[in-house]
Amino acid sequence: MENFGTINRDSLILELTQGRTYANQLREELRPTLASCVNLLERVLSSYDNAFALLNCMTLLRNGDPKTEGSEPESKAQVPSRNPKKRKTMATWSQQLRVCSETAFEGQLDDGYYWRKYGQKDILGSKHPRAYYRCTHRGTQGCLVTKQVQRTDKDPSLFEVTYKGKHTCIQEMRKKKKENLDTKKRREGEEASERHSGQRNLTSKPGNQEMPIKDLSLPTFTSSPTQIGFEQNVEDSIFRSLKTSLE
DNA sequence: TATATTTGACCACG
DNA sequence: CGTGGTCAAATATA
Repeated sequence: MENFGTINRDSLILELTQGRTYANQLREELRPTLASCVNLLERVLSSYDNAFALLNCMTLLRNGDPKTEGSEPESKAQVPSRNPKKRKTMATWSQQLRVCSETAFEGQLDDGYYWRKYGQKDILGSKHPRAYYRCTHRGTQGCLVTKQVQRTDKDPSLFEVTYKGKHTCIQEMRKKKKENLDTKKRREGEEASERHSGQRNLTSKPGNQEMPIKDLSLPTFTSSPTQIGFEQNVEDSIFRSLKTSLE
């Protein structure tokens, strides 16, 4: 946390806010004429959104404040009857991450940690399923963090990410896999008809094709190649300093 | 072979 | 009893 103590958070927010505002204005200017620029701007705006989300996350982590908007505080000290490892009083908080609709590469949802998906549920009243992830190092290091990811109803490019607990593990540095655009593009092209674009590892089981579009399944976050370098680097660096400063 | 995801079953809680 | 969260076998991927 000392790392960030040297940074004036308010100034950072101010700069980010300004940048985002300008980008918004520019987008509206360009929208009628230059679609490609708008697309690029969408990415820029995503970066701002994510930066704010990360900042938020950082603050919560530093303060150890499990404040959540909307969801209930986990203060009901209930004793787990079956599994002592869950339902502990764990800090939970959520953040929203925007992913550009057309370029919804999973890299943009990557938060720098290794996650393992262990479930997915359709949620009553929600159009999109909720995906459940736990830290990859649960078994080896006993790291109990989990997170849930769900696509927002109104804005399909917006994901709600809810974290439970804090990482107690040591995560090795992410290595940027160099999955080239061509591979990805090609795969998207092949699967574009049935499945949405931008997902890795959409396994096409033989008996799985039946459902045309139940929903876009959620991204897998586990080792995510970085598609958009300049954006991801920001997130990564923030999270790295986050990690080093918190642990 | 090892590791990750998918998916229906299972279970606790309200 | 319905719903959300987790488990675990089957399956996919590297």
